[in-house]
Amino acid sequence: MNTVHLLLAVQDVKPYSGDMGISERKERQRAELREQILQVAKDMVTREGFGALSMRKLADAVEYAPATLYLHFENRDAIARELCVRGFQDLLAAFEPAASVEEPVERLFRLAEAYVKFGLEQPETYRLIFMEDPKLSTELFKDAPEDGAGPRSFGVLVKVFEDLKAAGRIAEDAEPSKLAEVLWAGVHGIVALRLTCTGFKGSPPEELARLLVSTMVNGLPGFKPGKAARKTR
Amino acid sequence: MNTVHLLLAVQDVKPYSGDMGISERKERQRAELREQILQVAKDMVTREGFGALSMRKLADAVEYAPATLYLHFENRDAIARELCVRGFQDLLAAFEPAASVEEPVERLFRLAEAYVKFGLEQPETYRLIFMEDPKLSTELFKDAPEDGAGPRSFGVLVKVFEDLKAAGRIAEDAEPSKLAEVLWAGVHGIVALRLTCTGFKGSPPEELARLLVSTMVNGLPGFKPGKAARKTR
DNA sequence: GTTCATAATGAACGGCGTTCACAAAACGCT
DNA sequence: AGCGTTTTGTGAACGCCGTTCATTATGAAC
Repeated sequence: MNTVHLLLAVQDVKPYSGDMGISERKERQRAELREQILQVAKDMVTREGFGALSMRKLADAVEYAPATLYLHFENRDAIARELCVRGFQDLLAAFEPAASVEEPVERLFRLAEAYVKFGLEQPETYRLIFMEDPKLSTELFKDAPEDGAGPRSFGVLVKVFEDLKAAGRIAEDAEPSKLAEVLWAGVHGIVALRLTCTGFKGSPPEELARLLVSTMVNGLPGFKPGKAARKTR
Repeated sequence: MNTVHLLLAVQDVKPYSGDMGISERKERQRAELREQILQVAKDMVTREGFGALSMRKLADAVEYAPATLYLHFENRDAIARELCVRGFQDLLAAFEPAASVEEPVERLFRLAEAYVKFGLEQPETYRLIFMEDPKLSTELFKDAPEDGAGPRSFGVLVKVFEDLKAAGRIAEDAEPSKLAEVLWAGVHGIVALRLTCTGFKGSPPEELARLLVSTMVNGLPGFKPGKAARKTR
């Protein structure tokens, strides 16, 4: 009975053991082509931007007919989504080393610096992830409980403020996740404005990132509240 | 002699005074059509986003042939640029009232609130201005000395910090324009992330805007510098 | 009524994403 | 070795798109 089960199970996949290697090879070749398509696509995006990525040019570059691409991806957006995920992993990779810095405030400076640096060095990748169609980035965050790249990188920021709180260095009622959101918005804004408003000649983004962190941590330099000052939050 | 001058001036435009009204009418009609095109285009962008704005659909909506649009605009980008300028004026209009608030810190809160509110209420307009092709927004800032909508609205932010400085409420060596840049980046980041990363469920943007301003002004709530604290620069 | 500039257009070009019927190749099996 | 089936690949088409240009209508000027 056990053997019968086994036999059936094997037949479900492949009848004879000797043929196992061949289907593995096909699967591997399939994966390799898929990989090649993605790499060429990534190159195109990096070089000319997402808007210049066309299925026809992409097919041409990998030397297949356009229709063949649809055997590996549902449509252009599916390719874009995959590039989005990988781009985000790159960002995370550039970002996370700074997460190991002990001192929380210093860590903040390093994280902000790394983030901005990535955005400026990989502008088209950054645009793809954060400035194109919302549909492309949704799966970075959606329904990903904890292991998704999105929540994970956000968690790095949150942890900074949690550490500060645990060390009793910020108020008990401070909300780490909200502070992290604000910081993220800040660095994103620095990068995004630089990438889009090229006409506006502002200060170097790295400098702005430092100023962002230092003001967020210490407040305006030498600030004295006036008489009619609003409550601090 | 005065009469001769006048006569020549009139001849420069049209030979006889009776014909004056007709060329004026033609010019007016031309301007009206141009205006109609822009308004329909703005509607389309507001409703379906810039990506859904096509010359053919636009021509259809104004009941002209597509080619006719090119008698009034160089190309699609020219229309987009004009919409960009007008969108920015709308932003400025929603933004500037808060500029008249006396107390600088309160003014900051109001400005940030108005900015974020505009971005959320006019998402497609905001995207067009700040999140599409850089080419569309360049002329908002480029070579505009002082009167351009871009520099003017930025100036509103700068003035807040200048006022604080003039009142002796922030350090002498504080740099208003850089602080303004950081604040702008912050509010832009809040709006932009909300518009793009729809998958990420964050806190209400208005709340983030308040938190951004309050941390930038007062620093982290209850912050105590550690032993290895970085210079405040 | 003829002349002439201007306004408007239809048709075309090249490019795009995507689909689908069909061909070619690879493979499983006897 | 050869047959049937499944996988892999493709050419051609559809319906969009922005843009151009030769051609036609319009209507003022004389």
